[in-house]
Amino acid sequence: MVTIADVARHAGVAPSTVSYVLTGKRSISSQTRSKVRDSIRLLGYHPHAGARALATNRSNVLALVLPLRPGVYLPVLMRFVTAVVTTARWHDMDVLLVTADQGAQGLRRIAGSAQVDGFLVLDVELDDDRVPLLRHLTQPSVLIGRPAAAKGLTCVDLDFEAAGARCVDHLADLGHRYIGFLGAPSVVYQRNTGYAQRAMAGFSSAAMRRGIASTALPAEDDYESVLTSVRGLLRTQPAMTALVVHNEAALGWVAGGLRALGRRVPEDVAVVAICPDELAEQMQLTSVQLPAEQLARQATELLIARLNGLSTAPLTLLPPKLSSRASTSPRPPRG
Amino acid sequence: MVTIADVARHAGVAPSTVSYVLTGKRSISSQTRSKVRDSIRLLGYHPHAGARALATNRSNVLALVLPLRPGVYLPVLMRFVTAVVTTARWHDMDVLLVTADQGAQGLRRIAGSAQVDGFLVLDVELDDDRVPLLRHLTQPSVLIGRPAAAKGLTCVDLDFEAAGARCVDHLADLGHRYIGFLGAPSVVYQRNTGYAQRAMAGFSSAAMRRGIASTALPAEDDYESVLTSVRGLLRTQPAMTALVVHNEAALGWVAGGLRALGRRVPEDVAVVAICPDELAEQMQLTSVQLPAEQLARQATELLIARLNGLSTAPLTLLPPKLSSRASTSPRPPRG
DNA sequence: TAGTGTTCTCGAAACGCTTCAACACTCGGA
DNA sequence: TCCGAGTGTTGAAGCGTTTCGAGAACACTA
Repeated sequence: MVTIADVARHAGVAPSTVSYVLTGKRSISSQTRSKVRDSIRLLGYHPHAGARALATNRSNVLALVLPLRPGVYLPVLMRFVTAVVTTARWHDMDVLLVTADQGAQGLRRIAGSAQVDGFLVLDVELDDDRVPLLRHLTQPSVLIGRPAAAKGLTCVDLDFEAAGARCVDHLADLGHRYIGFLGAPSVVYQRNTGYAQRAMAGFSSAAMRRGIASTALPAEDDYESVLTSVRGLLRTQPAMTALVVHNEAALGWVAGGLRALGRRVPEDVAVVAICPDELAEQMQLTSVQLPAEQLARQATELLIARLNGLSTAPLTLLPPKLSSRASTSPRPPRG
Repeated sequence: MVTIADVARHAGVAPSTVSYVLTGKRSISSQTRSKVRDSIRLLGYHPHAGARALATNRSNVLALVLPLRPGVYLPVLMRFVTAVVTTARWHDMDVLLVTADQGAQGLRRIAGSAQVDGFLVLDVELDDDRVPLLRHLTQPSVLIGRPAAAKGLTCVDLDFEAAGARCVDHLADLGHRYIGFLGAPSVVYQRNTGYAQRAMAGFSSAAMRRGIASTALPAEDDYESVLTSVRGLLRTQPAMTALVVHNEAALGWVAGGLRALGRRVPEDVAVVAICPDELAEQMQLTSVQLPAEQLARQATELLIARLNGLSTAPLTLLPPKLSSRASTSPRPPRG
């Protein structure tokens, strides 16, 4: 292995000088600098990461804590991961992959050994047991998602409330006056996540604000259940001309279910989904997307800002972006 | 940060003793050992990764080089990643995520800075520019896939040749005598990969061995092209009663194409695919699967074995496993 | 009793880097 | 002429481990 001493000897300077050339923390004459740079290139020198970490108390590595359990929507996750790595590299950092199944235990180990400078935690649940730990680590962390007790943490998330509202606004602007909401399976509203509640809250209050009649029902992950829920919505509100769907698994059956009940999309019922863009694109649904890249970039930048001693807003909510597609005709089907 | 010196002081021993308790490289009396262990637990001590890396010349981190470009089949990739992390953790190692787009450059940087002990490289192409580099690094590497010049490297792969043969054998055992092969897009055979050629070679020679008439054609990624290829196969070999498909993108159109040509699956034409198990399961196709977990585990174990100074076989080929499903009826449709 | 092992523990020297305090120069003033 | 203020460079200390050589304590054999 070629060390800083080798470079120094080769360039005829002291090791500390080489270090200063590398870090730029002191002014070095341009002659010396280029002499050192030449030697570095010639010898193929790379600073030893461990030694550097030991001396600086910085590893230049971020931990990315990923949920790799079945059920996560992989295309979005992948775009997320790519964006994190890219952003990190942009700041000369690397990414350590931590699977969520290693739990709080794993985070403690990695933090304790100073392997990473900070944590990026995906898919945080409302009462996540990692949250209290993260709050007390020496390393800062940024969460994607919003735990119940977010105090003292930095969180980034899509503004699901605004997303729900955005759907209503879009439909209202098109003239719809009776809108239904097809939500996630009911268990989702009872536990863990929270984004589901927020989207629905946003939906409801926007409907109120716009003076629009709304009904909401959860839907399970199978065709029968989707059909039942849609039928339920129509029974409650026979004049319903639009539907907001916040349930990826149900998406595929919504159009079919509506057709089975004699309604066409978009002629009789317009549909807006809150879902990853790939899915919406594929089914030609107007949708509010999940901005994976943007979330990832934002979160990574925030984490790095905190590493540099800057203080950051405790909560960053990304504004929803709605893409109009074939499932909402430009005009309302009936008055 | 709590250091080994703190632990030593707390336990009333020398730092070196604590180290020996931790690594087990010298015998320590059981009293001292438990005294030290208590102090470690009490103080919440974790060895500083950087310091350890500096002293031992081992980082206990593996680099996992992933292709995160569009086009890779994510479910398989994910299972792969999970298995690598799990296996690595089993050996007390962590995983650094490296994206393939960082290229040879990135590998050199990471290797040079001694950030990792070894490389696990996915999706290696026939004339991959990283291969010559990997061969000369101080750190060992294991490749998933087989480059043209594999000399001096450790590779792990599914035995695609055997996979092709296995498909033939299965169909032959069911009584089929005229079998077609629907391959990847033709460009795939011209460049890069190699697994495509191997699968087809295995198919052809197995057919020869079993005295079976075979025809092969590539297929592009759209319905029209699949239809054309299938029609071509049937024209060449009107008595064809079985089809081996090695083309994930085409899979979805094969049954439809056959039906459009008046053949039902499996009554008129039996179909065997070489593809990820999820896809086969979903479409109820008899298939030879891509054993992601097994490949990952094997590759990781091999890499770790090499880290421990063991020498390993240059090439490990996993035997194909065929799962019988609805697309091959138990008996041949016609003589 | 002296000699020979064992078993356990310790001190000190690495490992390769950063950074602080200090030194040697040069350059303008006074 | 000397002083003070930069500049540019250096030596050495320190970061937290591991590991080597050696010592202490003890038991066993000759």
